[in-house]
Amino acid sequence: MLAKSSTELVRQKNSALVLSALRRHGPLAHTELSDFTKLSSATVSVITADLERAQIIEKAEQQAASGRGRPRVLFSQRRDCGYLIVVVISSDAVQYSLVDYTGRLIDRFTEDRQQNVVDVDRFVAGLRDALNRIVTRSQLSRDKVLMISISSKGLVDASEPVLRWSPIFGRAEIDFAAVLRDEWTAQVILGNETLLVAAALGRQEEISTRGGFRAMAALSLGHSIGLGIVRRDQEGNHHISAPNFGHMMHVPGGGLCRCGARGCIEAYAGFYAMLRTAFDVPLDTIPAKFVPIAELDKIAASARHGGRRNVLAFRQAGLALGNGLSRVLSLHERMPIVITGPGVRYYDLLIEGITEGLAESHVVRMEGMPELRVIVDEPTLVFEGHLNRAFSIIDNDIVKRSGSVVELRDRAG
Amino acid sequence: MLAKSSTELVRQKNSALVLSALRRHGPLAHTELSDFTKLSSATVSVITADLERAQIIEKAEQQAASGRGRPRVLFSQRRDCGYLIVVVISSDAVQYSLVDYTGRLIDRFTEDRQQNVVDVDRFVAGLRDALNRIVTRSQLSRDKVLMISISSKGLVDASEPVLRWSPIFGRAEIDFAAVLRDEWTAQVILGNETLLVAAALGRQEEISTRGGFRAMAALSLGHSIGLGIVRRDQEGNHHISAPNFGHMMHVPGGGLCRCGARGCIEAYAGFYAMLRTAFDVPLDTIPAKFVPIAELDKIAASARHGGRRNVLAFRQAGLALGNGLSRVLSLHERMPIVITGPGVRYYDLLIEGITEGLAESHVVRMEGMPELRVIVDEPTLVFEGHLNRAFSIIDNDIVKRSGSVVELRDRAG
DNA sequence: GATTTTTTTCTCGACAGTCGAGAAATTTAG
DNA sequence: CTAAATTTCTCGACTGTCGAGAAAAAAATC
Repeated sequence: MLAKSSTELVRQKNSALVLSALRRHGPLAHTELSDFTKLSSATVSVITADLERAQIIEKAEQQAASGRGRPRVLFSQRRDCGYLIVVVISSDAVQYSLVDYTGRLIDRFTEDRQQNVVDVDRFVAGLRDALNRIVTRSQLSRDKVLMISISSKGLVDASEPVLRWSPIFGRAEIDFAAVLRDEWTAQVILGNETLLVAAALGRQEEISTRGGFRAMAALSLGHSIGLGIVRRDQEGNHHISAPNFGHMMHVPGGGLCRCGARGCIEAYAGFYAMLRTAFDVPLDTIPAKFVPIAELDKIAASARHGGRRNVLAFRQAGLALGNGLSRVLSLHERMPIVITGPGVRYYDLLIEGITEGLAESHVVRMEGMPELRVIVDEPTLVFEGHLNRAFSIIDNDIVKRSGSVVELRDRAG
Repeated sequence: MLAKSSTELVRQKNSALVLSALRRHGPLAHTELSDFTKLSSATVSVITADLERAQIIEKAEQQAASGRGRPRVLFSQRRDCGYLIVVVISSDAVQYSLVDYTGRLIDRFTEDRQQNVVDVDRFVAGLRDALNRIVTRSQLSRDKVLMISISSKGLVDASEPVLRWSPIFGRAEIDFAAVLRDEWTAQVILGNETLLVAAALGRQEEISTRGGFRAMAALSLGHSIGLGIVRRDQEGNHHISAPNFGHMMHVPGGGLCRCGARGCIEAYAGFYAMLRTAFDVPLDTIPAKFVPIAELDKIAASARHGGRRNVLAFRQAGLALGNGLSRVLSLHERMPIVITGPGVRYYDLLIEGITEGLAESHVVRMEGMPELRVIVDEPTLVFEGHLNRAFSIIDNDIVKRSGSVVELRDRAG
């Protein structure tokens, strides 16, 4: 059931509006805030005063007076309002980044992961260690870290920060909240990597089309296959989701997949699967844990010179992706598809199969081919997605708290 | 971007809360309204006074005083506040229902459709005619009809009341808003039939589990195959969608479907498809427009006595459904599936294939079999779904308008 | 250098909304 | 007839937004 509304909620929403304007556009003057948020000048005054008192924003230095009239005073987010740690887990390394409240990168390092180590306990110990390192190195107190945002490939619980299945750890679950609870007060969130790509793309598209988009999919090609979907509702909110696309059934009873099931899309379009097809290994061979990309580059080179078996490997991968995408479009609607990840270097070889796999379906016959775009730089999108998601949660929490803070002050005073 | 919030919006939301409590529970006293909505007694007084002035609710007769103390006075919706016309288009008939603001059925009749007539113009003429008839018969003025809610099988536009593709009219589109604009001021909405089933199930589940459900799917079996999904977000809002499941690709390049594509789920699990398999007709035969259900009953009877070819027909249909459902679950999450529609009479023959088709997939291996339920009475669910959807829109519009009405009154007075 | 113009920020009073507390209304129990 | 119980109504306090205009402060003008 819907919850009741009150004037407090109004204030919360409008405060969030002010914070999001600052996050989007950087330091803004009173007048600009009023313009962007459509709030009256008086309301902006009250809200900014509140946020300033709560040490969330501050008045910036006088900027060089540009025109005549009373010079503007800019409000900006306080860098030290709180910090975010971003943890990107990939198959060969884990990257740790420390970011201040304005989204500026303060510190970053990467730890290599042993390819063969899938020991969860050792991984967790390394994680704890690295998190400790990054705060001490920057001489930050632990409780200044508001959030730890983690991403991995694989299957993530919808509501809790629990990794259910991943290509790295298999079915060994990791509950990051439980693991970090004793050392950290920070909120811990976990997202599928491609979900974050979709989040970043959604924001980019929102800005470039000025709210004129409805939905968008991000397809990440690599050792495993990821899909993220971002949709925009009538009110302009973005809903992101990361379907378990890589392990959606492609062919019933088909090739053996790393996950143990048969016929998954990944078992045709993942790097190991393309290698398997190229070498004509039986489809029920247990797949390699990790495939050096140089191997695939060789196959691609051969395919580009007409090697039939190798052409077939990419074609079959493309077909699996195309068929899968057509099913996604059937279940949602026609939407642009952005293809990214290390696998895009083989886009020229995959595209034929993808197109063919899409073309056969009812949706595409009815509504036409979806727009396909290629974006090479996936890591940047992932990081952007982390910031988008984390700070939108953080800002929302802040406005919820800042109300009660004021209340406490009033009682004290 | 998000819109700003104001005290007016607070009033709107809380008024909607009061209206929805009345719709859900019937006539309620001041105290009960306050309990259900969690609004303070004072606020309930103001809101009910407003709604009463706007002629949307009224104080009911004194009920027989049950306990001691000042007797309760019940508020109830005014029946004559406005009316809804429900139009259910099915393959063999069109049903028209007139419903008052409280959801009570006032008038209903059914017009048979000629199986072979697929002339859109003639259909539209019949629609206009029937709509006129139902209001004149009840001696209502046209502008008292607030909404015309139409449902059909097939593909419906996400934002406008336009039928994009249907098993009846094929690719001949019908824009119901355009067709009815000149004669009716009422808002026109269109929904896929199974979408409405999902809407009804969502509300039922909300009540029975008291908000403890996350998602649910409705699968309708018949001449064509429909799927509706209802999901509940954190705030408790229901999001319903009707994926184009029947025409999702089952087998690339497979059996010819009514839609012209190949390998759709419907081309294996629709009534005509099962008939085709049973009679061992080639899969590229152009499918029959309509299959008498008696024909299928015969096949089912034979299958129940062990007729191999006929058992296969149902098994293949089940497999197509099971595989398709597994893909749906991959793209969303594990959720209970309610099976309904005329095809449930063959559930005993289909279930084996459905189960097998589901079992193979990654999701089901990971999270287990989804719960399957059978509900026989589909038409009732469809009608309930119409009422749910229509009145939730109507109530929301009313609270938006009632604010400005009050304003006008104030200026006049 | 004093005055005017321009632009921005701040402040005040009006108005809308919610809430808690208690008054008023009205029936039953004794 | 009075007291108790129960429900509805009303009042004052509080919070929130808004428009208008005052106050501030720099540039332009005389």
